[in-house]
Amino acid sequence: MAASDLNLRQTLFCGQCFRWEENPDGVFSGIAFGKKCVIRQEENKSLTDDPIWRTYFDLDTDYGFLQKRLSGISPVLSEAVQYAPGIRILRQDFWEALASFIISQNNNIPRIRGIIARLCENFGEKFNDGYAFPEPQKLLGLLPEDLSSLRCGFRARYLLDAAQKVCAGEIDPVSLQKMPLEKAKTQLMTICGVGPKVADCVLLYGLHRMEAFPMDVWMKRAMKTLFPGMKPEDFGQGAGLAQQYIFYYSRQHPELFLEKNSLKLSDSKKFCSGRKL
DNA sequence: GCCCAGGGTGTTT
DNA sequence: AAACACCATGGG
Repeated sequence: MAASDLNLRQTLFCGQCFRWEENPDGVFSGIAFGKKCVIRQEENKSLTDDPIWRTYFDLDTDYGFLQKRLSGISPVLSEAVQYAPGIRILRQDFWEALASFIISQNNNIPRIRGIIARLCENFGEKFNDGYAFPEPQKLLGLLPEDLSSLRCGFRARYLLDAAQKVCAGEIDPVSLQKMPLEKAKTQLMTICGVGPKVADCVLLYGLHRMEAFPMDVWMKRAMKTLFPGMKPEDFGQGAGLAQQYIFYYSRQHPELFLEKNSLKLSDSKKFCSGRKL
């Protein structure tokens, strides 16, 4: 029962992770916690048998209950839930989530995937036909130019600062897990290159803090158009999950925002310099 | 608070 | 061909 509602495509391509692939024959493959997974949607029930994947796909959480509660908040949210009921918030490795979302800033998904792939190929352990995500220790003592092969630009020094703080224990997932959300967020933001948005992503995807609500450009647009006047807190405990349904729904329905996009070119120009929407 | 740069890629005009 | 947009942030 637990795994039957897991949809691999919705879960693995809703923007929360960057290392999974779907082959044309419907086979999903990915690596997490140094282990490779190759699986088809029809076989997803077998994931409950392996503790690693049972945890990774959050199969012990009752999403039906959460969905029901969220759906009661607003008809639009109910529709977003119905659109992708098979989404689950993955329990990813903390460091992988931290590094990945530092890389993700002001960036597009194809390029994020490329940078992370090169990070693993260059610094991760090879096994079978893939590479593990490199431990932060692998980046210790390096200079930004040592990461030039990643072509991650200005994000290189951010990655190095994150690795240094994690290795030094200044950033510790175990203690972050116990802290109140805002305190953990403040703590994460002491890393150079981690602002409010990246911190919320790390809290949600790397520490499974379901209250965290990452606000990226798409979410700002979606909130304005679909939930005028509503704030993240209005979604309650499962705000992060609500965010994921809304994010996925919005990305799959860009036409909902076309009017806004073409409204003012001068406005979208301003986006890259910081403020918009 | 305001404004700009930083890097590269996919997408739109 | 050129401009735009991108799962933001740091620094002046």
